[in-house]
Amino acid sequence: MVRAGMARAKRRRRGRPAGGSAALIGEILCATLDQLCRAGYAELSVDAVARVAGVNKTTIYRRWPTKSELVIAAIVAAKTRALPFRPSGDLRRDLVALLDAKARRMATPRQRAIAYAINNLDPAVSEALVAELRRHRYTIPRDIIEHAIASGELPRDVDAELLAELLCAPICHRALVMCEPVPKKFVEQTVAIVLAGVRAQRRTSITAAPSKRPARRSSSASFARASS
Amino acid sequence: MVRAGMARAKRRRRGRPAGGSAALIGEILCATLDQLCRAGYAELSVDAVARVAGVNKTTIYRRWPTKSELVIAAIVAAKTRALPFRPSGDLRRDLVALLDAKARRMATPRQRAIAYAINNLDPAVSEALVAELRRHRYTIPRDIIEHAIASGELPRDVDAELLAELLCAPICHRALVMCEPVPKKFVEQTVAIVLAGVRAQRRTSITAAPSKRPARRSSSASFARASS
DNA sequence: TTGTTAATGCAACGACCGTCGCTTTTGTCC
DNA sequence: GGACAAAAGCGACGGTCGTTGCATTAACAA
Repeated sequence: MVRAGMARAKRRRRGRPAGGSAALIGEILCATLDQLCRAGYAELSVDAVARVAGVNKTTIYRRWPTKSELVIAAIVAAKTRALPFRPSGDLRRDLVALLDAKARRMATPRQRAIAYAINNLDPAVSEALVAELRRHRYTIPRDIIEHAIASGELPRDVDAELLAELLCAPICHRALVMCEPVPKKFVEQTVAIVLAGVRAQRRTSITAAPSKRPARRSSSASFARASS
Repeated sequence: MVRAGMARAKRRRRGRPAGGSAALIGEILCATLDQLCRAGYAELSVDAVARVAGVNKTTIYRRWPTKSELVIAAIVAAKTRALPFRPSGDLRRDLVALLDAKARRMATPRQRAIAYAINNLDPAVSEALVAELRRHRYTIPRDIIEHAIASGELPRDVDAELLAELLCAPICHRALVMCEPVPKKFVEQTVAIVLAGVRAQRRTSITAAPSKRPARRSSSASFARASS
């Protein structure tokens, strides 16, 4: 394997480190993410992480007993700080902007490596973390949607969680599962179709799937339209 | 690690196998898929595959030089035979049935292991294969959609590829990325909203994103509806 | 039948991985 | 300042991985 001079090999002095271990931990976790991007989870070796971080591998193994836990710690440390997003109030424009930003971030090698690695972690160890990471995925679009519902731009009986999922799924799917680029036009089309669908769907849902909710007729579109 | 008596250890005679190598190859690839389901790609060991298949590991390494190639061969061998699906002609019912079948198959440990493993294969080796596997994902729903377009049930200017992706993505996303169950109700809601959206979208798209296509007005819905 | 080739099993080897005992250095409490 | 604990580096050991040379058996061709 070609090691392109990435072994910084800044030898550290032996013994307890001056000034605490915080900086050292940071370098280890950073090196872990680096290696994750380069090699993927399967090929990631703790030895290589130690070399890059300029640390003895024993130090790593003492703190994180398994590769899985090390990677989890690195992911948590780099935990996807929320996108700095200020909604403008225009539903469609906000959704497009947010999803486009998500798509561009998901194309980052680091984010992609994180997403792939999650699938390979030891499930028993990572289950809670992974569930939490995933749960936070919909919070921002759901907020936008709920705001639109409150302001009357969307009907009252819209399922915000479902709508957020239908909006995010195509972007995540294209970027993570298909590993293909996500052009802005695709984001715009997705938002357009799904929004149009959720606005029109109540008019047709009566004939399709009997909803558990008492199909409450709201003001804006109370006429029925039988399709097909 | 607990090896629950899965080492069949049916010792094979040394030397060239009687009756050709086909059966032997089949057992190796089958054992590879088994191990992939049990341990995942990262933890899969060729030694274990050899043990389960009752074969010396040298035999495996000679035929597939790397773990990545072995797993690729196993995936290709088990290549997702197409779902036995007979369209009834009813667009919504066909889409729900097809996507529900896909969802149920994706929940299979074997299919899930395959999907996860694909993300970890050596990209240089697997790129072509993966692209091909992915490309076939949309063929069936696209056929259904194009049939509906031809029969007039969907407007002429619907983008079948995009629609197929918007339909499949939420199901794949829920099953593969979120690792959560895909109830039939979710499939029904997805189909209902996306279909309603693609039917209504032309009426709103004029005000939203200037399409490159010369927004051809078809017969069924030529009225415009401005939405906020 | 006999020699050649193909395909396997077997055993051993080097390299790497994760662990452990030990040493060395730093921080802290008295 | 000195004793003690904390935290790191160092080296060695057993286990696994991928590779290689050799023995063994089956298929095939003359």
